[in-house]
Amino acid sequence: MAEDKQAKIIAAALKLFETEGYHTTKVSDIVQEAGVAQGTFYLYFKSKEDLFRDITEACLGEVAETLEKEGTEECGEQMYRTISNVLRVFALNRSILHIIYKHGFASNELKDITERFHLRLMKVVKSQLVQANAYPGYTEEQLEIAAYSKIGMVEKCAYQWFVVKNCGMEYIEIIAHTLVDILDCTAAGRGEASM
Amino acid sequence: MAEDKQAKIIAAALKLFETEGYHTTKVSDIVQEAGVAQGTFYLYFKSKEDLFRDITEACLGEVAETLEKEGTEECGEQMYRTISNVLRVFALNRSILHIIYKHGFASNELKDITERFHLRLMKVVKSQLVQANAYPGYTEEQLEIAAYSKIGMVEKCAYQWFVVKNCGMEYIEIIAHTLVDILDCTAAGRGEASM
Amino acid sequence: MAEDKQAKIIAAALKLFETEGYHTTKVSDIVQEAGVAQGTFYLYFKSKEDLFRDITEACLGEVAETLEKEGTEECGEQMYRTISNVLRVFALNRSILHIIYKHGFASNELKDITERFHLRLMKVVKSQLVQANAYPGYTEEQLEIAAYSKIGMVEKCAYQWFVVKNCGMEYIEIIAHTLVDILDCTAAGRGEASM
Amino acid sequence: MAEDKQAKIIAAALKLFETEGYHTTKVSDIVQEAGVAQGTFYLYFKSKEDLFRDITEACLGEVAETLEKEGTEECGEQMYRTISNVLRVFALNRSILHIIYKHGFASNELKDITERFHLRLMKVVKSQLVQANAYPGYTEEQLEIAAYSKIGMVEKCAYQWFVVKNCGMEYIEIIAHTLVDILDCTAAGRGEASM
DNA sequence: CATGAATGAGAGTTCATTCAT
DNA sequence: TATGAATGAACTCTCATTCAT
Repeated sequence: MAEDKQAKIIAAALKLFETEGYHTTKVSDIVQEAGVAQGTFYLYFKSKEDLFRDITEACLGEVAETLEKEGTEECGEQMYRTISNVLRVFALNRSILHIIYKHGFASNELKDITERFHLRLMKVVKSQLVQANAYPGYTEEQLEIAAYSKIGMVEKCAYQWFVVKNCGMEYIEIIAHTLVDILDCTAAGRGEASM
Repeated sequence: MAEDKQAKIIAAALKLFETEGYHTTKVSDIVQEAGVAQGTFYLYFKSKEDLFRDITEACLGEVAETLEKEGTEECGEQMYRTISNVLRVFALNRSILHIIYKHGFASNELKDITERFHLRLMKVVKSQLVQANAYPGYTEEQLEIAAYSKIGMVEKCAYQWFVVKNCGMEYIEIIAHTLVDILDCTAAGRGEASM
Repeated sequence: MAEDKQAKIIAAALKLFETEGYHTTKVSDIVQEAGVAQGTFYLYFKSKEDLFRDITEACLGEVAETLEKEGTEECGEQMYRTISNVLRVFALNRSILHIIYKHGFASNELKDITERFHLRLMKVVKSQLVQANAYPGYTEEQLEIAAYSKIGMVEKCAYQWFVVKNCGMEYIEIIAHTLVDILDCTAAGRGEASM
Repeated sequence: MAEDKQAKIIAAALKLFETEGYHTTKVSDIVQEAGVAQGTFYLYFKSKEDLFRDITEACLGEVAETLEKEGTEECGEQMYRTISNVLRVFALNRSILHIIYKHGFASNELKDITERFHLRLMKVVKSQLVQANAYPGYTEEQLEIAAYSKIGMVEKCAYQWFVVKNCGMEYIEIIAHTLVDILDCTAAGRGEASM
């Protein structure tokens, strides 16, 4: 019962933050949607901002964890698998993607959380690039650029197709395939370029 | 004199929206920073949101216009020039980049504006890809994916280096160089891949 | 066990009302301090105000009763004994003195209680003055003035030394001695004055 | 006009704090009584507590200042004049006396203010006692006791007659006369007593 | 008797906007 | 055009009290 109400509040908030945005959503809206009393909200959350940060942190943490658990494999294959994995995770967590795009990565409320998330993501991607020896001869900074740019491309596509166009998981394949094709990740292409 | 006050208000708002964010910035803060009276604000702007949208639209319009004016040139070269051009434009307009990252691309206040902006950008990039015949055999949708992913990577890098790390224009070169290297844009690389 | 919980609540409330004040002290603070559940509070007290009034009335009743039991004796001696008795009672009950000074004699919650207490005190003092024939020729009103003023001086001193300065019972002597000296209570002094 | 609204708010608050008490009086009550809008309140006062403290400090400051300005004169006469002066000041400022008795000298909101006030008063009284050489041979502490006890008696009588019984200024004479009579301030009385 | 999760009325405060000067 | 005092709707958060277990 106790857990029940808290879960209801979180579900209601998630829905409203996504459709209406954080600032437009009143605590009274959340509790009404959750079917609990106004005071009940403050039994489980210190403040509206607290709930917002809790939700965001939990969702992003889940996303990051999933991605960190992915094993790194051989080059060409790995790139495709990694990208489609990230796309799938974002497709499944499109709500949080939507919320962040609605509220701002660097918003006063979420700044630190999304910064940590992006750093975590960047490190995962960079270490995969290093392990796969995808870009031999790159400086640390260049590897960081490569990592952030990959995050940027996947994120933007995920947002466009899964949130804006509201497409389903069947789009993962075509997007991942195209991204891999665009990226010069075959031994041939890169080998020649770096020679 | 009249123009003067309006300009002062815009400058003050731009500064505060960037450092404090839209919701945290009060109209009273803006007029104080601008050195005008509270009522003066409403001589030039219908509302706080109106000013915010005006500013955002004007800045993004400038960015888009600059990019649309770029001529499309030969392949390998063109990719580098386009990317560094976009990076330079973002470096020069880091304020609006910051504001949007702070406030959210899909925020209730800016949603339509940023959507139009991204569409405009996407079309420019796509038409460049088509003209350069960079990805022969791609469907319209794949070209869109290619375009959005390039926007995503450049945007994320621009945000990371010019806003978060607050780097100067000297970083344009290294970022553009790395992005070109990552993207499989040489005739050789793509030729083999599409064969 | 039952009595136990009630006593614990009263003790906790007494402590918190004294240190934090009535309005600042929440029912949740009281039950936490007492180590009982929130609901238990309402098994023993109708409301927070009810408890507050109960405590105050009981403490002040005890003080008044003690003073009423004092026998009246011969003049000079009696004055000293009465004053030192009152001082001792206040020193022992400094908590309630503190609470009332913190909350207000005429507060909405205590007004009637303190008024009754002061009336009771005044009557005791007045009757002592009458019995001792301390102020022959005084009208009823003058006797009342004499009584209230004595209450006022003892009360203020008790508050200053026992609550504000937190002095111990050893101060009773010096204060009582000084007060007696100030008051013109010797037969000689008064006799001459009234002649 | 500006001063006007602030004055209206202060007047309304003074009235309501006196009749209803600080905690019972809502900001909405004050602005309604003052005939201004809710927001106007915060144009002039940081918070409800701020207004309360402002009012109290101003009133008590006025009382203290008036008393400090009194010149010290010859013994017997001086005692009567001082006492009747204090009584008159309290009679004229019965509102603040009422408010403090209602809210508590040591309340969280006023503690520091009333403490400063009492200290100021005590010093005035003590220095008068010293100048008049009223109590030769008294230690500093005994002089303090004498001072506080006089404050206590006058204050209590002022409260009883001017606030509780709501008597007029014509009572100053009878009270002052009685208090002087009670206090052993004639050279004769004290001389004999201390011999 | 005892619990503590749930309640909901209500308070103080903020701030975008207006309008008389 | 410019001012800035005045407005009042709206919001978050508190906390005494209740009641099903």
